[in-house]
Amino acid sequence: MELDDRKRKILQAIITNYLETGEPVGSRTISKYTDLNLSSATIRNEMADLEEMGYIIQPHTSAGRVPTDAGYRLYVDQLMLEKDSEVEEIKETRNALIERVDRLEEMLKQVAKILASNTNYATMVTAPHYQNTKVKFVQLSQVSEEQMLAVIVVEGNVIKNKMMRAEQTLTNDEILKLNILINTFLQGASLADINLEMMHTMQQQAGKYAGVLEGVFQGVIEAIHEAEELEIYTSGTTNILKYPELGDISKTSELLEAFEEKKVLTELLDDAMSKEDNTGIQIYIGDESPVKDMKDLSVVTATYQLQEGAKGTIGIIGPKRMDYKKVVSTLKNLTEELDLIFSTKKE
Amino acid sequence: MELDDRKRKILQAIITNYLETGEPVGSRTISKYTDLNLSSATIRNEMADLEEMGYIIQPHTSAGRVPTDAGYRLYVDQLMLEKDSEVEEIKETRNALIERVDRLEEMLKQVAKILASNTNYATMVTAPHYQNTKVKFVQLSQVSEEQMLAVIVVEGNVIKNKMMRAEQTLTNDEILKLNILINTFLQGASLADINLEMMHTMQQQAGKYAGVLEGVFQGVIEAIHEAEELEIYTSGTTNILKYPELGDISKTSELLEAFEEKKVLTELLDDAMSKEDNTGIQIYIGDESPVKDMKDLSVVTATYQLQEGAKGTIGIIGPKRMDYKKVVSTLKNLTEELDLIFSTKKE
DNA sequence: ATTAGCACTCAAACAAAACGAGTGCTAACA
DNA sequence: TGTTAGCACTCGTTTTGTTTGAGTGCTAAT
Repeated sequence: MELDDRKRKILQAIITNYLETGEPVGSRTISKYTDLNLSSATIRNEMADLEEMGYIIQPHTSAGRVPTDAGYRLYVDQLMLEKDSEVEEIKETRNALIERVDRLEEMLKQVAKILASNTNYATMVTAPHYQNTKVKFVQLSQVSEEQMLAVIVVEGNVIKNKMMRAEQTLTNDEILKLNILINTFLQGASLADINLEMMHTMQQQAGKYAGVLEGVFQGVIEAIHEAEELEIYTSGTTNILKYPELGDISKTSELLEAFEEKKVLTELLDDAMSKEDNTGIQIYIGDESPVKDMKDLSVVTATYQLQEGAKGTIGIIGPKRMDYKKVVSTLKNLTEELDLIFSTKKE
Repeated sequence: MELDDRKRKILQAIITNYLETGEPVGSRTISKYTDLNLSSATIRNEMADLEEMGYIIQPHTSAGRVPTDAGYRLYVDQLMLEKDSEVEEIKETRNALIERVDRLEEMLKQVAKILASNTNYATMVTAPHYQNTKVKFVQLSQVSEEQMLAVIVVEGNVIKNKMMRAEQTLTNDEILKLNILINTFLQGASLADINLEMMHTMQQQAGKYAGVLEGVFQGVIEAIHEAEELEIYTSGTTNILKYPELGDISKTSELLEAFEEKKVLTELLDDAMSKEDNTGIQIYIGDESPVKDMKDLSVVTATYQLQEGAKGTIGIIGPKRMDYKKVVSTLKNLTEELDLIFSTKKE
């Protein structure tokens, strides 16, 4: 059976209406709602076809129709046309953002929060993360008689502080020498470079201060891991409770726990990053999501760029019946803003 | 009317039973449950008295009795005797903890999480925070040609990294001198000490490198603020959903939002810190809590000590019908453990 | 002072009935 | 041949009524 233009229009009308009301939509509604001027009976025939084709379904015999996952998919792929309004709202967002940018972390938390309160969905944002991170700089210093501090800076300006118990007090001169030694070897090194051999060589050259290096190595490795780790900030998670179509609370609360845990989100975002297409927008409808707990939800993700090629992701999680148009355009605008902020604000 | 011994016993029986079952408890149950050997009729009379005194209440005419806030209060103050069992469980916790201690922050998150999964209530933990924090150590260094890094360590080993754009490249010697200057002035300084005068004096002495100091000052102030800020970690917040007695979801979800926001929690914990008694345990039942959204919940908080006199708080939030005995003893044990860990592990 | 007994209350559980939105199908129509 | 009016039918939802039973307060007997 062919999906002709009329069927398309009807399907679109059904989905649009359902997105608004959340109620199954009947033939009579469509008959009046659209400008097709068709009677409800005709619509009914078409609806029967659409159901056969798998785009809509009846929750029970005498109810209206509701879109299936396939229906939503067709909608977001073909039927939904972009909505470029509401740019003002985003402008505001931008200002709110720029004001508070002091640390990347704080800023991303803000992004998640603002987005959540704007859309009324749950949101998540990841910090941009790198691969094969290299050490930029290491600084060892004596804080007090018993304490030494190693500061490690890696690509992406992730900074790791490693506080160590000092076994002996070093003179400034000795520290200087150690610092030179450390930086000679470690600058530009990635995790793969820091092997046992390198460590041995360095410890030999350090002589009686070899002990201090232990802590440094440990710190460097931790720093790299931290930089490569996918840190996720969430907000508005409780918005999920607002969609009663998700049925029983127990499932929803499981989902909330998953959010708190954040591990499953990593999975989802990794997937999104890998599948990324030209627009940077990814939509998961129901079962399409790699996270099985989300089979009754939809997820929309967008990728933003940090200057050095590092990428981060923003995601919105809501009911399948979400305002895809708005969400997509909001995300597009937001990622553009972020790209802009990051490219100008080279720190 | 007097609260004689028999009434006490009956009240205790009612509350104990209610804590277990969550159902209103009737006279017949008590008649069999206790070893008082009284008929249900007698119990009924006593219950009528207890109701008049305000310790219990009937949800509706033909139902059993349920404790009021006053009833719970009497229970936790007088009727409940400590339960010193289940120490093994906590021992485990301690081991799990010690293994993972690498950063204070991580550790406290762990504490919150473990506590939540042990008790099935929502938990919160604050990092110990200081007042009048002093600068311990500042280290300025050149990361690359365009970037300088100021590392600021303040009391409590809170470390702040301030990355700055470098306007000119400095020699090692110049940096050394600047570091000496900075530390001469700033070491041991608290927020109050760092005034315009001090800043001017320092900038004069720094000569053409005065610009660099701007960033340092800023970093120092941020570091102190960060150290004094009350950071709160929560876990198991979704456990709140498991207690249907809280009635409608809308209220519960408001509460969850409050948790996400964390501001209200600050209020609560501040209150707990100020009211603290000799045991360090505080119990808020329903309306006693300063947070109005929590009127259907109880909160138990405990204070722990960090070596230098800095204090942090652990809190458990659950339904009024919570296992107070277990919660209190768990918290006591846990704070003792923490005190221990912190006092031995002087870093 | 305690208890047995009894009439009474009321939420909860269950059952039956009424409702109504929406369907599929058929037959008539343009 | 596509469209539409009409109608019988389905089935979830809502309403209304009925039963049940846990629990009470009161009274009178012990």
